[in-house]
Amino acid sequence: MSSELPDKKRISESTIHRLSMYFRTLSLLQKEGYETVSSKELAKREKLTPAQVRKDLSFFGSFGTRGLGYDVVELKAKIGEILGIDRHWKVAVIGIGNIGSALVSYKEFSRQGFHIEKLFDNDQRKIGSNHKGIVVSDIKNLEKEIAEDGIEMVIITVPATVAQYMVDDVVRAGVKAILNFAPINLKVPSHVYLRNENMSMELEYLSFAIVNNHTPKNMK
Amino acid sequence: MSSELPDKKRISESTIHRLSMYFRTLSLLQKEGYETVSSKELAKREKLTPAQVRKDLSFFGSFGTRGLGYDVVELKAKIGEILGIDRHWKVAVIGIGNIGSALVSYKEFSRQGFHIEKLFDNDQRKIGSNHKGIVVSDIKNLEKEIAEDGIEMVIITVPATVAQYMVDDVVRAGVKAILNFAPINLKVPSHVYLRNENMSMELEYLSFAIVNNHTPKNMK
DNA sequence: TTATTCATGTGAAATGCTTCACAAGAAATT
DNA sequence: AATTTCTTGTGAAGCATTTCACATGAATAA
Ligand SMILES: NC(=O)c1ccc[n+]([C@@H]2O[C@H](COP(=O)([O-])OP(=O)(O)OC[C@H]3O[C@@H](n4cnc5c(N)ncnc54)[C@H](O)[C@@H]3O)[C@@H](O)[C@H]2O)c1
Ligand SMILES: NC(=O)c1ccc[n+]([C@@H]2O[C@H](COP(=O)([O-])OP(=O)(O)OC[C@H]3O[C@@H](n4cnc5c(N)ncnc54)[C@H](O)[C@@H]3O)[C@@H](O)[C@H]2O)c1
Repeated sequence: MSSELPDKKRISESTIHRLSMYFRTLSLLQKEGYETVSSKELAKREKLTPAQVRKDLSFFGSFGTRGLGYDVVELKAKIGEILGIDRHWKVAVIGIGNIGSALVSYKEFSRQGFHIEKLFDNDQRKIGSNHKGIVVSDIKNLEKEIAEDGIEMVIITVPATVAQYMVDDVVRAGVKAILNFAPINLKVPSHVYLRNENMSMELEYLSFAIVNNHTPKNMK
Repeated sequence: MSSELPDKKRISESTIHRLSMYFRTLSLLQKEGYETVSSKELAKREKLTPAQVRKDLSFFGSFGTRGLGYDVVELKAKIGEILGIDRHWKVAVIGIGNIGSALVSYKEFSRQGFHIEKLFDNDQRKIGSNHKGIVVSDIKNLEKEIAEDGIEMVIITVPATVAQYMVDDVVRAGVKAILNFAPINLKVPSHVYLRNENMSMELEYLSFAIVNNHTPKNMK
């Protein structure tokens, strides 16, 4: 809050992903009883260079102590703040099928601040049913309920053929970010953030690697 | 096969991911009745520059016709060959819980050459049960059955606490690639390829973007 | 107190990736 | 047949990211 991020618009996607990795590893270090950790140790666990770790952090401030390293609890809190996971995010899942219901039952999300509070489907057998304490709403009320509840993030797990309609609806309802599992290129206005989760792509990467004996520098 | 890839070890991860995207879009173009496509049109659909599309393809050969573009069917076949999805991959899923069973019921994978042929779990209620025509095997037989069946890829959907044991087993059994859903840094020998699917990371990216008003060049 | 050790934070260099710009070649047009 | 139009394929330039290398400063030990 107090100290503004320097040039925060230019932070790379890779840096943000690495911050997520540091956060998870810091949680682990905390459990293991470490009080401090060096960029060297953190780098070793992530298979990165110590310079990379320090550079990533340096975009956001100076969090370490020379000669000692970083305070585990403090750095974890700081990264949580940077990532915005020190707050309560209201999330809805649209399409309570195979993947959708798997996500709903995943407890780890709420521990990271992502609280699934609304579920939607168009299947009469699913509407009204209870998943982990949440009753599935009729998709007809999508826009209205999302807006009323102040949902900020939406996870799309409907068939690709209807995904764009869902997006158009939730965008109108004021949603700020969408995580999409349908294998299709969705259109969103520039003020809405969109990420795609594509499992086929990862399998294809592995296939390519095997067939071509691929040995890249960073096999993330 | 005949024409060897030029310096194929140095192809970037991004290029390979984009090849997957081109492949999917070419399938769509084919359905829409297009016979040819230009780098300009392909780029527009992926929100890339035409130069990027041409450069990506140029690493693997010359597939286009000047003044005309690329033959949709031909280019799709060529990319399929490059990615290694023009063949039959034997895949096993380890851990038939929420995510694992969602993956098993996903038909799209087999259309891309990834055939899930073995399922494993340690839960007596699940062992012997039938998922989409496949009977769940006892995890005790993991190494033996993977080796016997010649499974080359494995998807890990067990709790993080036991994921490394599964990896060690399947590595011994000769598996070449692993797609891991457990939120943990797994160790594999250098001849085995590993990719991690991490949904929390994507939600965290969205959280960061909202909180910081992030506007990167490439929001993939 | 002073010396030594350790590890950060950061400009600068090195490396990697994307875009530019244009020659070359194929198709369509006159 | 010649000309125009179109789009590829690719060195080179431009930009972005990673790594190097070291001055700086804190902690620890003597
Ligand atoms: N299952 C997987 O492992 C997997 C993997 C990768 C991608 N995906 C993608 O995720 C999406 C969901 O996959 P799935 O396997 O869970 O499918 P699914 O058919 O099990 O689930 C889809 C759900 O969406 C609901 N739905 C359909 N039309 C709707 C509409 N108009 N409004 C509201 N709800 C509607 C259905 O009732 C169903 O509950 C698909 O786009 C799929 O391609 C799935
Ligand atoms: N469900 C999600 O949406 C989600 C999202 C992201 C990541 N993940 C990760 O995916 C993994 C699976 O998640 P899930 O929600 O499907 O959990 P789950 O508990 O539903 O499934 C885990 C399965 O693994 C089996 N298992 C446990 N120990 C085993 C062993 N030693 N050998 C063989 N099988 C064993 C269990 O019997 C169960 O069927 C976890 O690591 C989780 O963190 C899940």
